[in-house]
Amino acid sequence: MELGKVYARRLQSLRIDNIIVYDTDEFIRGKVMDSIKQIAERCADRSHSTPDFVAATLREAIVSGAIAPGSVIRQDTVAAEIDVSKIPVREALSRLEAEGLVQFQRNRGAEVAPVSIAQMRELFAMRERLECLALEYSIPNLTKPDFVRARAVIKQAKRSSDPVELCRFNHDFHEILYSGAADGLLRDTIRRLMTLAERYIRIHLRMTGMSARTNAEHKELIRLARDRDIDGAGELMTVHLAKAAQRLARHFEKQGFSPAG
Amino acid sequence: MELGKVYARRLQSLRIDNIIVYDTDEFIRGKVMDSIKQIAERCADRSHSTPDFVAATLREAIVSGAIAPGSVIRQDTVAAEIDVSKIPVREALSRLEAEGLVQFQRNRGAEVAPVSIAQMRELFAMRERLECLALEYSIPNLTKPDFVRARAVIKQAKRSSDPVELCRFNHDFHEILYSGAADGLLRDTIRRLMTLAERYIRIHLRMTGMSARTNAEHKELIRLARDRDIDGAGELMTVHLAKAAQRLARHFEKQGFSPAG
DNA sequence: TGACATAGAATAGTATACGATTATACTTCG
DNA sequence: CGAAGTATAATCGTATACTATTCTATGTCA
Repeated sequence: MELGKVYARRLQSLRIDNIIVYDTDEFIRGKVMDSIKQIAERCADRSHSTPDFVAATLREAIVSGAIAPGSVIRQDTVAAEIDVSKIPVREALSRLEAEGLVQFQRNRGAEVAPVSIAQMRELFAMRERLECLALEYSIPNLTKPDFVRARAVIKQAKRSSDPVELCRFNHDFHEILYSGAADGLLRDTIRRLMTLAERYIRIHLRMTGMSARTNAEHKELIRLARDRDIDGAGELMTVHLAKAAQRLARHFEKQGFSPAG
Repeated sequence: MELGKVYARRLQSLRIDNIIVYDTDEFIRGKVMDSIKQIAERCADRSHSTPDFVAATLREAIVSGAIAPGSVIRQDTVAAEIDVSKIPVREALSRLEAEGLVQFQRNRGAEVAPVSIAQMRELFAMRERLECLALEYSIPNLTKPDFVRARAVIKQAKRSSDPVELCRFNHDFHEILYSGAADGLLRDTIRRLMTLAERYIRIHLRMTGMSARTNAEHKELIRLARDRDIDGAGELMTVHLAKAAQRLARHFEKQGFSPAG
């Protein structure tokens, strides 16, 4: 399949500097579009607009690694596959570009944004700063039900081993933790960064699962939040994220930026 | 003109909570589209794609206040005015939505995002955190030519009194300061935040001009950067931005969220 | 044989056209 | 006279169709 060819050509350049290459087995076997169709069906929540739906589908496809970094997304192909015209596809791609998941090359279409250890570090550094800020805004306004929900999420995470699910629980947990802050620019930005981070986290989780320490840290975060200890929670969040970034970096460095599926 | 009517109707709701209302004289007189045409001519750098061009035009129109917060952007009108079809206009609006400058209401078009003191504070708090981080990345890599350029920008700012120009100089200054950092997610996010901040800064500058203290602080920032004093620069940046936010908040609170042109 | 030019195919980007939704003005009824 | 309902106009959203650009494969010349 064509996409496989494109990717095969890019494989070398992807190895050049600091780039992580996904497990491309499925990709090269040409199952990409099949999986996109499947993802589309899962995302087919018609409460949203068509571009929302397309964007959700492609976002999941990129984050999950179904479409490999560096590969080109053919607008016609996607449009045909999920049975819409090119216009909503283009709008979806526009959004994904703003989210940092794809990059348009003029008259040459949209490429899936590359992944790199450097970017991953940058990402987590930004999260440290912004999520501490979010804690400052949020903690004073958190209520009992929030803590209850957060603990429930942790429990679910303990029971699960599916990386996709675990990522969602991780998302949910952080989301609850910041739900005391107004839903504005800050939380939006954090969400965007978490989505980008997921591209790295999922690979790692697929290998190791969610560590017990992560769950312990999450629990401790709740305790500190409940005690309204903003400084303490901020410090723990900082090390929590720093450690996560460090773990990921070690993982990918050890793998030599090679297939990590 | 229709847009004027729309805005007139929204005027009351805009006053409800924490909202700053622009001077809408020109707007109500129906000069909006004229000014958009003018802005378009200024933005007509054909090195970019059509949606880029449209986005740049609308961005400037929104940031400058030519299109007031809360008003609805009619796709057909914009398309006709700058002589393109609706599709690139919609793509441009998609991007502006991602940037936080407009909000789509399904089947009702795109509204210019509201402005509020609360958002302004959030904005500057985020900038504090992220720009300090950028300083950490950048300062070790800054070179003599960077400092020279930064000083040149300050000199230009001293001579100018046009708020648009002053904002650009401010932009340029910060951009140079972070140019030692790789041009990735962090700098992109900062740029986005600076653009949003401009909506507030321009109004303020129109009243007061660039304060001498701002220029002094900029100079001091360069000195600290040259001495590779990351902590010092970070601290100064924090107070620099905090003070700016405080000035703006006082200004808009005094104005009682009323016209500030 | 290999670099370069050229024709054709594939694809991105945009305009036009149309169906669906929402706003507006008018009419009708209580 | 005001509220509700209906008809009409305006506008959004998307599919279709066309143009311009880029990619690819074939052929030509050094």
